[in-house]
Amino acid sequence: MDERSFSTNLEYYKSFYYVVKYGTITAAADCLCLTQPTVTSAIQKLEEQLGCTLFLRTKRGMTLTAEGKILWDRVEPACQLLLSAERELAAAQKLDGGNLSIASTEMSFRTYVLPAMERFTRDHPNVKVRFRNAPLSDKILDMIRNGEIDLAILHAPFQAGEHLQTRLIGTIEECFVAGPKYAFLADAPRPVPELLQYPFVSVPEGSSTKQYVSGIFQRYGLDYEPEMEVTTSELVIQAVKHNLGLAMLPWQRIRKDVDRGELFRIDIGGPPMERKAYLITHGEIPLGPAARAFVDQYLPAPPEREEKAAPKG
Amino acid sequence: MDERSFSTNLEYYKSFYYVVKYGTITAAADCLCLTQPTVTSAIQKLEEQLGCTLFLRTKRGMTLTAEGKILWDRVEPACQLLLSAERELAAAQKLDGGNLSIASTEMSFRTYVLPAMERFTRDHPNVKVRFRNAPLSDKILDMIRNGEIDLAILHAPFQAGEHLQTRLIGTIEECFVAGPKYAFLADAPRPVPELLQYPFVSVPEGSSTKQYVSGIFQRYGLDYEPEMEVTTSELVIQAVKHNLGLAMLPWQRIRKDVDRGELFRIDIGGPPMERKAYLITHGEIPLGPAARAFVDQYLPAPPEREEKAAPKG
DNA sequence: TGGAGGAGATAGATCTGGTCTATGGATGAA
DNA sequence: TTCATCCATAGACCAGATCTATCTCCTCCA
Repeated sequence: MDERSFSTNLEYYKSFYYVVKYGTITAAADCLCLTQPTVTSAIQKLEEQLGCTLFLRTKRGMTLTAEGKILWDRVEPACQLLLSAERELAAAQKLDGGNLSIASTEMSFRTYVLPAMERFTRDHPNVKVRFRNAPLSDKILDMIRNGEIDLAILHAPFQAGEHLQTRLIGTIEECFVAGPKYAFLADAPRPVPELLQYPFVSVPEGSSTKQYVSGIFQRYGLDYEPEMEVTTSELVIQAVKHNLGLAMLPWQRIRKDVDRGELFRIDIGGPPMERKAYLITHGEIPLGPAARAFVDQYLPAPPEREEKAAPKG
Repeated sequence: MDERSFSTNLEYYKSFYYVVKYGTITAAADCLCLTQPTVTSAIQKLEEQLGCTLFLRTKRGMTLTAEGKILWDRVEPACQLLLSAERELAAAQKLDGGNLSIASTEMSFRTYVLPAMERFTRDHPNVKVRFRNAPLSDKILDMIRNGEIDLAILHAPFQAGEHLQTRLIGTIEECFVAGPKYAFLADAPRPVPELLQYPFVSVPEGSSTKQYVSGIFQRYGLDYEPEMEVTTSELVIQAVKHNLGLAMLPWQRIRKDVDRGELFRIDIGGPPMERKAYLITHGEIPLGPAARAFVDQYLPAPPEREEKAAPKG
């Protein structure tokens, strides 16, 4: 292209840097864990390659010539840059710095991300952890594909396309719930189609929770069209408590409300409705040290058998 | 001291720089005049020394990982700095840049420096030539000792102390001159003591010209105390023409005025009064390319036999 | 004034490690 | 399919980086 490559062996600048810094070849050699003749020869080679004298050899050390000063004015900041880069990468290795960016939907955040992040930031306060909340699984998957974030935790169902790696990290049980007005539904198991007679409260279209519920009704050939959409599950709970409709919510999340008699769990018979949560990473972009530590040490270990793609679980 | 030395072989950054710049190892290898496996191994070694993966190996080349980007943010400016340093030094070699600083007294400037500088700046317009005029030889010698200037041209007498190198570059003939009022002094040779009956015009105390004239009178046990002091020889000439006194001036300089009958040369018998001009450099600070070219190619070559210290010539 | 100490330069032997050639695998284009 | 391109690997080779030992020069100090 426009420019010819370097005309020097960059390794020599290491010697140059420390000879100027310490003023003598001997001291520079100590610092570099080399011997004095080695550094002497490096300086000579550098002078030869640049075609000019860089140092005055005085009785008590080395001082820069005019041309040496010109070089030093560039080499000193250059070496500082390189040293700082090495320091920064080393800090990231030791989790004494670096970044970690995570995304998840609200539900995964409460269940998995929040507790893990709490321990992680306590153990590694110098790692900058960035969390991005996004209601839609597709958006989050895109962020991973683009390399915007290191990892995500999502509940099924979602379409993990190519390149994405998933790891099962837990299961939650979902259930239908009602407020006091519809408490009678909790008296006995109800067939699923019956429930659609009542209004429903849901998180918005596109969220995996909405898709999950839709899936359940679709098995009976029914369309799930909730009367009310709110943005967070917290609001869903409030709406249900105020009898605005039924909803599906994680059992663990509403158990206390059920115990207190504020909410009522509707049994639909059959096995418990389980949804699986997955750690999702880009299969081809290697994780940085912070992300590696986070998934290895701060997330629940994968169960006995791993699963490859994201099932409808 | 505070910091441990580099943990990488700086030479590898050359490969890193061009791999990022061109996007493929193959292209970087071309640019570096190396083979592809060599660059591959350099990148591997660098990743190993830094303890992290810097590149994603994709189908159509190499793209940076997050950690690679961190490194690139530092390596790119560092390499720019080093490349610019190499370019600058190379330009100085070819006299297509760089600096040259010269000092002299007024008289040497007219006779030697000015014509040489004219040719030099014509041949090497990109070299920044800085000329510093100083009336006192001692000041100029100090500037050389301090490394403030590369070289100086002075007329004897002066005290070149240690470390300074002198080279004879020419001789001028001095003579006493008078204006019309004292034209009669030019009729026949005059003994030196007689001249002191008349007023004298001189450059200031401390200049080598003043010292030179003093020396002449001292040989007769006489004190030279000029009635009038002006700062430049141009003003001396004007003063003499206006009959304010006699003066000593370079013969070459006033010959035309004498021919025109505006000035009159006073003969004092004996051999012509010659003063030698010397190029002065610092014996231990090597000259830069510009200064070297200037003394070697643009100043009068030294006569057959060189002289060591500055004589009273 | 002689000797110790500390600076850098030099010579020569050693052997590391950078470099090359040859080859293989993966991918995308024709 | 075949070809072109790109990167990784293996193995051989040898330039050159490194070390030890020694020398010179200078300063400082007894």
